[in-house]
Parts: sequence; C-alpha cells; structure tokens
Amino acid sequence: MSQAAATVAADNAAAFEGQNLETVLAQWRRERPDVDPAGIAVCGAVWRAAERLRRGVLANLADYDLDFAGFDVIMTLRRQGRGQALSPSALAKEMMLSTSAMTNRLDRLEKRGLIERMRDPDDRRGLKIVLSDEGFELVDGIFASHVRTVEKMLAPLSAKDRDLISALSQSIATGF
Amino acid sequence: MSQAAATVAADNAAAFEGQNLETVLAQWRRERPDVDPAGIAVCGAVWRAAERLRRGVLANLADYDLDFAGFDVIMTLRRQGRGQALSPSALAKEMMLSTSAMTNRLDRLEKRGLIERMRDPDDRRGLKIVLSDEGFELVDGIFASHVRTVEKMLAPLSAKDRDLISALSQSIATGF
DNA sequence: CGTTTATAGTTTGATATCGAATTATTCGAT
DNA sequence: ATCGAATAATTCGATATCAAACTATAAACG
Repeated sequence: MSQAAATVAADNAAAFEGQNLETVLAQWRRERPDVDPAGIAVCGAVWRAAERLRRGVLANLADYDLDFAGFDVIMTLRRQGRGQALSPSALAKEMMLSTSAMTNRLDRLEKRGLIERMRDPDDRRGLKIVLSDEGFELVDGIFASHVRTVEKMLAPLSAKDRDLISALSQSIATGF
Repeated sequence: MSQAAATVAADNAAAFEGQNLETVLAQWRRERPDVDPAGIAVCGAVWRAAERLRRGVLANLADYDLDFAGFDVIMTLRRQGRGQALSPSALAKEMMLSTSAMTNRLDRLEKRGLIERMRDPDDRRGLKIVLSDEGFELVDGIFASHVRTVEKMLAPLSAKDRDLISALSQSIATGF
C-alpha cells in the first residue's frame, strides 16, 4: 500500500536503463556467433517498454497511496459500471493472477473501504465484489491523471505508431 | 528454484487470456466517454505481450530446474564471456533490481554451484561474480533452446514486424 | 436420493522482492 | 593525515505472490 508511496526510490535508484540493448546484442554475437540473437533482442525491447510503462503508472499512483495491485482491481471493477459486481475468481482470471493473491488484494481493499464483499445470491459458495462509493470516487478521480500519465509516456509515438505496436503486441500475446 | 518446475500450473490455470482488450476498451468508452482510452489500450497490449513472452521463457526454463531470476543472472554473466566477472551491484543495475534482491539471487546460485563470489582485487568492499564451469556449461546448454522458444513466440511476426516493434518499444522505454 | 466430482474462496507455508539499517571500505575536502 | 560523505554488499522486517491443502457448496450421475 504505502510501499509504493512517497519516497521515490532508494536502493534500486532512478538509474532506469540497464544496459544498452545494442551492447547486449553485440555481446551475444561475439559469444555465440552460431546463434542469431535477433529474437531475444525483440523480447528484451518489449520487456523494457513494459517495465517503463509499469513504473510510470506506479509513480502516478503513489500520489494516491495506491499500489499497482489495488489499482488493477478497482480499475477492473470501475469499468464494469456503477454497482456492477465481479466474483473474486473472475477478477483473478481477468488479471492473470492466482485466486489466493486475489483474496489478499481484496482483503486490503476491503480494509481500506474501497470495495465490499457481497454474497452471490445465486451461489452460496461465491462472492460478488463491488466498489464502495468511496472506491468509485477514488478511481474516477485517478482515471484522468492515469490516462495523462500513459499518454505522456507514449508521446514519442504517432497515432499510426500506436496502432502498429498495439497490433504487433497483440500478435505476440495471442500467437497469431 | 523448483518453484518454477514440473507441474505447469494449478490455481492460476492455463486460461491465459484475461479479457479481450477490445472489450475492455468498449467498457471504458461507455463508462468514461469524456476520456480517450486509446493510450491505455496500447499500454495493455504491450503488457500482455511482455507477459506472454515471460511465461513462454519460464516454461522452457522449468525443464532445467531454473527460474527466471537465476536465468537472468547467469545469462548476463555468460554474455560477458568466459571468466569475465561483474560486481553484484553492476548485475543489479543491469537487470533493474535492488542490490538486496541480487544478494539473494547470488546466494541461491552459489549454493547450487553455478556462480562464485570472488573478491575484487581493486576494492576490498566489492565482489566479482563469475560463472563456475558448471554454470557456464548450463547456460550454453540452455541458450539454443531459449532462443528457439522465443523465436516460436515471435513466429507470427515478419522480419520487418520485428524491427518495427523493437524500435517502437525502445521509443517507449527511452522516451524518445 | 446419495455418492462422487468439480468449483468458490480462504488459509497456509515457502520464497522473492523491496526499502531501510548496518558494516566495512574508499574517496574527498580541508 | 583526518574526518565526513559516498559506496559495496549484506541483513532485517514487511509484504505480495504462488501452489497446495482445506472447507463449503453445487452439479453430475448412477
């Protein structure tokens, strides 16, 4: 929770860029001239972009004393619409997470009063998770600044570039 | 270590795809027509691609009873060349990790005999980490299958596509 | 019906990460 | 030369994740 907050960094520091990817490639070409490292370079590039985006979003969240985990959950709930509910397992599936991790996230959000666990009227095993009014207001307040944050990080890309990287990323994600 | 191994998944299950990104976008457009969600869609696409790649690589590693963390370290050492060394802090910086996490990773790799901690002859505070012979052989054995694994996941992309997504990803990562 | 099998959510135990504190050493300024 | 600040690595405490075990309930089927 406040793990994300306030003090920007210490140990790991701001030094964001690890090693230049070009350098890494050159090292592999020297060490393993028998293997073409082009694929792993693509992989590395995608990972670094993802990491940069993650950190940017996280930094913005810190202002609201939220971490990525909780944000992910309340965003997912928010976009279902006011008063709409999802089961813990549906939430876990949607964010590719174990259900036990979801239990933990919901515990924290519930303790903070951002969500409520309601019984599922149709299945006594199940729950329905809804945003509290406070949770709803919080997401709505964050949303605009979240989008601005992401836009800022995507600024170097033209509209066409964005479509491209979206399509290519989805290609990788789905395998088609 | 063996956390990664053997049994493919249980709780979190194979159901890899969360929710269709198109659906998510439509939800946001309905809920927040005042905000253009295009940016966060790009963000989501990149994250999913990165996650897919991560899981693919991890699955391949499991055959060697290695997890991502250890693999990351020994790959970094391997590409420096035989007998070359890096300090723990250099390793941490290169993989964008806290130095305390690196201490932990090195502990595990050392216990398994894949790396050695040598004193830095020029600075008595520091260490130099080198691959043991066994570590070296292990990386070299994995490398080819690792590259094949990545290639398989990138199969839907043409050479031009790969260049494109690399360039665009780097744009995001560096902010230029 | 009653038994087996599957499913929903939580609990538990292990582990990896982080940030802060700590110890040892080096660098810099005077 | 000495003292203070910076740096290298580790340790420590807190926490988030996972997989597996567990409890309760539902569905399937014989």
